[in-house]
Amino acid sequence: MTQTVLPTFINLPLAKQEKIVAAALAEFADKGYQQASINVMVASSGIAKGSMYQYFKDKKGIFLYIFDFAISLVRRTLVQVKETTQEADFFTRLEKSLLAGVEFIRQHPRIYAIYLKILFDQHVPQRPQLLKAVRQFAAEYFQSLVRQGLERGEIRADLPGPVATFLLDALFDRFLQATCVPFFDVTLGLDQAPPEEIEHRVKELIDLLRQGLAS
Amino acid sequence: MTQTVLPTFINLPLAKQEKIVAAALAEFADKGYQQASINVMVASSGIAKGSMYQYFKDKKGIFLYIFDFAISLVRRTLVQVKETTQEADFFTRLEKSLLAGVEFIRQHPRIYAIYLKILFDQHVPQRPQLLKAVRQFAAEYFQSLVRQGLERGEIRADLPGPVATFLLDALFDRFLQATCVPFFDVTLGLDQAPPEEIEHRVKELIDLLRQGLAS
DNA sequence: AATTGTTATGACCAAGTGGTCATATGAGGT
DNA sequence: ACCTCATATGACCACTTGGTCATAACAATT
Repeated sequence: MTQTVLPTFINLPLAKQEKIVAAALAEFADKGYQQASINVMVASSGIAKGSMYQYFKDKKGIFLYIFDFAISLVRRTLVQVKETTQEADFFTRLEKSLLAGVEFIRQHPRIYAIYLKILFDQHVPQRPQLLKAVRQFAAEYFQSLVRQGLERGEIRADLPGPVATFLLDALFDRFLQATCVPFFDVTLGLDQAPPEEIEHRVKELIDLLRQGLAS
Repeated sequence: MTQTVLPTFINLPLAKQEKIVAAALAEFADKGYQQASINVMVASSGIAKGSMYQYFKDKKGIFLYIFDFAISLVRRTLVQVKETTQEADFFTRLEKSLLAGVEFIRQHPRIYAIYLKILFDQHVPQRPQLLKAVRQFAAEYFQSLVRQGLERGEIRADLPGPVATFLLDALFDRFLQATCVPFFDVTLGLDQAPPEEIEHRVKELIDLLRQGLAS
């Protein structure tokens, strides 16, 4: 990813860096790229507007830095989940992965909010690359799960791999959206559902995937 | 839905109405609510800015009118699909419904684009109501399909209804997004896929739903 | 032709935008 | 104490925004 942070920012005391990152993250998460206001960012991080432009080349530079920050956090988390569930069977891995996703969003709601804002906004800078980076990462994760599931004979051998990956990706993403976007899910009411209900729904969903719909 | 169209607009010759609606639809679809520019709308529909405010109370009024226009079109289409597939079996109905969705978006891409923009933008006026209107409508559609499938014994009797509905809703919505949002789907490459490939993928997906993943 | 009521118009407004720049501040080295 | 150089600052710029309003154009009725 093209870096547009200036060295001045890197030389800043860490506490100040964090304050600025937090302010920018919150603003982008709330408003999306175009609508996010640099005035708001500088006000809420307590620095002068001019200073912001000593740290970053322009608005795009701030955004890309925040995105890098966010995606590296996602990557680390996902790698960790993958490792700690290595030995479990396919469907247990799915379950644990989904719950880990729910937990990640609970801890970093603004990062997920930024992702959701990028999804359908054509005017985000470098959107194709950013989107591809995220989507590809998720797709590869599911691909590797499916591959292992096939090798171990835990899922049907005649399964069309890409379609299965697509299904998992779709379902997981939607489930996560449902847990954190109000008014989005009218069927299960997952937003504001207590953790034990979410766990129960996860189990039901995975079970449905396992067995299929047919009688 | 609260109407904020002024009578002046209704009295306009139909051709002029359509021109204005088309311009507003295009602008909202491209930019979303906040970022959409009334200046652009009036320029591309060839009327004076002041005139726009003789037709609608304010920006919110324009948007809600466009939304009403859009959702009534969706409703009519969905009702029609439901009726024409009434006699088919559950999985055929799913297949036909999904393909109808793909076709609708092909014919009305801007309407779907507006829906996608509303999804994750907290600052759209009356978002809760608008979102609920759409989501509820979709959920009821799938609920009725599932109910009929159960009655006819085409799907497992022990199926947890809400979860099945959720799964269908998730999968269909994501499939539609994948067909029309570039860079979104890296697994199947559904954007720009020829119709026959899309049909094939639809069949595969429905099959997967039917049989499940387990070996 | 005169009058009345409705519609069309675009210059104008305050507010907010991303971005700039001359100047002020401060720390380190001599 | 003095100089140097990286950093901090906020007034300022051009531009766009949603929205207004006095005026003009027009249509219908008298």
